[in-house]
Amino acid sequence: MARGKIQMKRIENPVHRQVTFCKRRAGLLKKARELSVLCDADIGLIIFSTHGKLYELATNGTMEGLITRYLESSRVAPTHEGGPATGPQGGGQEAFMLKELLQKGIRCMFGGEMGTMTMDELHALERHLELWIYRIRSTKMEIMFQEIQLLKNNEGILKAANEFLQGQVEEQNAIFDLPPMIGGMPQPLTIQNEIFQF
Amino acid sequence: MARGKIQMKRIENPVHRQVTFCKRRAGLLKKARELSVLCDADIGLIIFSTHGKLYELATNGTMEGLITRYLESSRVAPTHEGGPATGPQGGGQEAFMLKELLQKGIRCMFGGEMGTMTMDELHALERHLELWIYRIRSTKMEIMFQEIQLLKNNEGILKAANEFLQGQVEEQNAIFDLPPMIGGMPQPLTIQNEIFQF
DNA sequence: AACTATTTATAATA
DNA sequence: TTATTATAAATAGTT
Repeated sequence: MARGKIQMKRIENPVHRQVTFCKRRAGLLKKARELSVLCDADIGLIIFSTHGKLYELATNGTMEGLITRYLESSRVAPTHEGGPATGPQGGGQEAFMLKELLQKGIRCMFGGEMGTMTMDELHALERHLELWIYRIRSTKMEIMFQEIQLLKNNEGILKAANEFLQGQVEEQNAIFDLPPMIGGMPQPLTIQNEIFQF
Repeated sequence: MARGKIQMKRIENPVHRQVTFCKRRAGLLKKARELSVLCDADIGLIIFSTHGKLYELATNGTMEGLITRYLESSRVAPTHEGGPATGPQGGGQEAFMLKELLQKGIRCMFGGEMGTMTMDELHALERHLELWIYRIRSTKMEIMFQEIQLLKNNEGILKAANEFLQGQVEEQNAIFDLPPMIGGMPQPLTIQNEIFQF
């Protein structure tokens, strides 16, 4: 911005690029803090340098808190760059677009129709898929919990059945005055406790 | 910056604040895009207005991807505002500091020693606790998976034991020429299948 | 949203 | 990284 304009493209000279990164990063962080203070906004800023080094800023709280809030806000409808989130409304249209996008994606990926998707379409598809992964994790947790409940219930039923049968065997042995059975179980009936309790 | 400086504090006039928010938000997003292009950096920017409206920018990919990368990067050692992440090294010292912090936090929260923690300490503690929650979710998943494996195994053992006992009962009935037992089971031995397969 | 007088940010350089 | 400085950009107040 000074001593001459610069082109809006990657700075090829590594030294220049590093210096510019350092200065503009500082400037960006400052601007973000100012916007937060002046306008009472919550701002999260994550910067990964070319070399993967992380710089971050979270005003009012932590980045993790902001991420949680972000994931809640953008859970329903992914938004475009810099734009306001469209919110929970328009779910029907969103679902329709997603369906179209997925069908096109499948044709593109597995049907040999390479290059038939635009960059925008690919970008949108990527966003949807990543949000899906987030939701899938929550759902997985819920399902695993139900599975555990069911298995525990089954375990109770089997144990009761087992006890009943054991009783029957012993009863018959007693009635017909047979010597008690020993070592006949294929596995011990005492079973390791659960790893944890809910 | 123009027509007079302004104080770096919340703008009280709501109209002025809204206008400034609009202008500076646009400026910040522009600066972020420029830094990304010029210096080949990956940048994520999340802005929540006072009213909770979300504005976002993710260069090179999606916000979700960036969040994942961020959570990976900052998994071990939380960092300070705007600073570079300290990375995986220094785990020992980090753990020691965390232990100190937790003990102080517990005393402060439950020991009646209110006001003995500085803002910085509270902030650091909050960050640690939130990262913990993230890690706990991963660990929970792993534990639930193991629990399910164990329960399935136990189910197999119980079923085998059951089958064996059932065989014994029938065998004895046959030997002593008794009429077959009917309706004696406390529960049916057929059990609902698993909800899902791994 | 558009206009400018100013303040800020920063490119080139050391 | 930091310091300097000429110049480009951003923006506060106003319309």
